Amino acid sequence: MTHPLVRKLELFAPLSDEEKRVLEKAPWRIREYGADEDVLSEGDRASESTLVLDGFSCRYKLLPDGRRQITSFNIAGDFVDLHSFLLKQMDHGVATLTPCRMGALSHEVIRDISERYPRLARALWWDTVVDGSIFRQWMIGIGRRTALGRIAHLLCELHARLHAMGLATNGSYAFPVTQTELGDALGLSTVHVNRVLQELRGKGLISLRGGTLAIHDAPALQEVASFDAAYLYLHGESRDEHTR
Amino acid sequence: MTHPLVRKLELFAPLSDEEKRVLEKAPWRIREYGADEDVLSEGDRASESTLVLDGFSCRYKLLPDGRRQITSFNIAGDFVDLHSFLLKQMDHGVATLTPCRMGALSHEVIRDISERYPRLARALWWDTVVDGSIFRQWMIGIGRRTALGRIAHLLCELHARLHAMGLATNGSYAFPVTQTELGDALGLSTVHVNRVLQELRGKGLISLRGGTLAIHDAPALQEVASFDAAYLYLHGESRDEHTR
DNA sequence: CGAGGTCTTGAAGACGATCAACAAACGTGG
DNA sequence: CCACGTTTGTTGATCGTCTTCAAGACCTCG
Repeated sequence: MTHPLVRKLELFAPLSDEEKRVLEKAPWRIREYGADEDVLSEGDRASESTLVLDGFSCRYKLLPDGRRQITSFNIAGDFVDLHSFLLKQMDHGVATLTPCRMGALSHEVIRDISERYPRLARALWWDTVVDGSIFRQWMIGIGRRTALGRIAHLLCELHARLHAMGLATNGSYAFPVTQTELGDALGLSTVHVNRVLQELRGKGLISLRGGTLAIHDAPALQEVASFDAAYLYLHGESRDEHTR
Repeated sequence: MTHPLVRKLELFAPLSDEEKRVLEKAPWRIREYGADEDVLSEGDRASESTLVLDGFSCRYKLLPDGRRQITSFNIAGDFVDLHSFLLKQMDHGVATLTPCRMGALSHEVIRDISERYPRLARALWWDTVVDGSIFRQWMIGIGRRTALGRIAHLLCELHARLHAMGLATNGSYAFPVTQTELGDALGLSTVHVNRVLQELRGKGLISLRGGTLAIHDAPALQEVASFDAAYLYLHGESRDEHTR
């Protein structure tokens, strides 16, 4: 089975056998976490970057009054803090949503790889800029979209990302996110998330129970979300020859 | 006078004379824009990245119904689309707020520089990840902060960034942003922006007229914003030795 | 089987949106 | 330099989405 990071980075550009080997044979420090554990806290100084191998995790920021904003969900193949390679001090925390297997790679190794393999350096850079694109998309959701559109959009996004990693089948995927967590991600209260989910169910667009989400009417869901996957850069059209 | 990009990147790590020269002598394509002009539109395919040399610009995304979300303000030294080096297709537009002088550098040149000067490659990468950090901070603002805190926070952020580039004196800086634009950046209506600004003025925290913002009580403003500049990575504490 | 977390429902209230109109500022040309 | 038109800022009134508070049902897991 191919390494999640290899699969993820090949969304950007095909890797040579040597480049794949470099990533796979790198000295990953593997660690298992339970559900709802803190992986990294805001203010920590990182000396390695952590990749999700399996499970769901999230980045979050806390307000002084204890309110929380989840800034992203991370799935297999996602680095939770690749930026810590350059920004040592964490500006956000990272927590697991489900039990997770994580792999950590020291910044020394990342630096070494990125100097010896410029294409891998670019692929890693690419990973961080796609992160940024997703942040921009979330901003428009939180800032300008109605609650219904916001939730629908998130469900579309996760489907697209999980599908690209081979983790969704038939418009259905594991979605182990509580309604409170959803609210924290979308800037909504738990109560309101609950009501909007019921609305989506009532319209026959989705069903969600037991941590599994099923999209029943993808076109309609994308319509209420005004979802366009381009910002995820999951496909080759957005690539350029010289980066290969 | 030092090149805005050099000044900006040296916030990350000191550059050698050669590295500075490479940036300064690079084949920038200089172009002047008037106020409220489009620089780049969503969907464009970029073959160069554009840097603000002078003036104010912003990134924005449009919703199908015409509503707009501004995702960042860009000042001298900021690339508006360095990520387009890796993500050819623009996922957002770029527009000027004031007349601007911009410098564009072709992706070929960026690639060449980043392969020949790994430290410059890291500095450019750093620029994009700081971008991401700012996006995360905006998300918590839009998602979880009250309108008052949101506006206050933005004013603090711009002061910190402009100050780092030598563009603020005495807590005062050029702020040529209309209330409509402010609303589009913060996810608020123009009317509400107006009222909150009056509240900030009434409390004696700021004054704003003729496109100039003056912060009268920085500690109090930071208090209502719960502002902590760490996420901007403007100072050396967050650096690591091996990246120098 | 029990306990804690999660989901659901109802009611009341707040923050901010929208609509509408007017005042002030700006800049452009006569 | 003033007149005028357009953009920006200001104010009031009403409305709606979403929040908060509170309580009960459900479910999952030890």
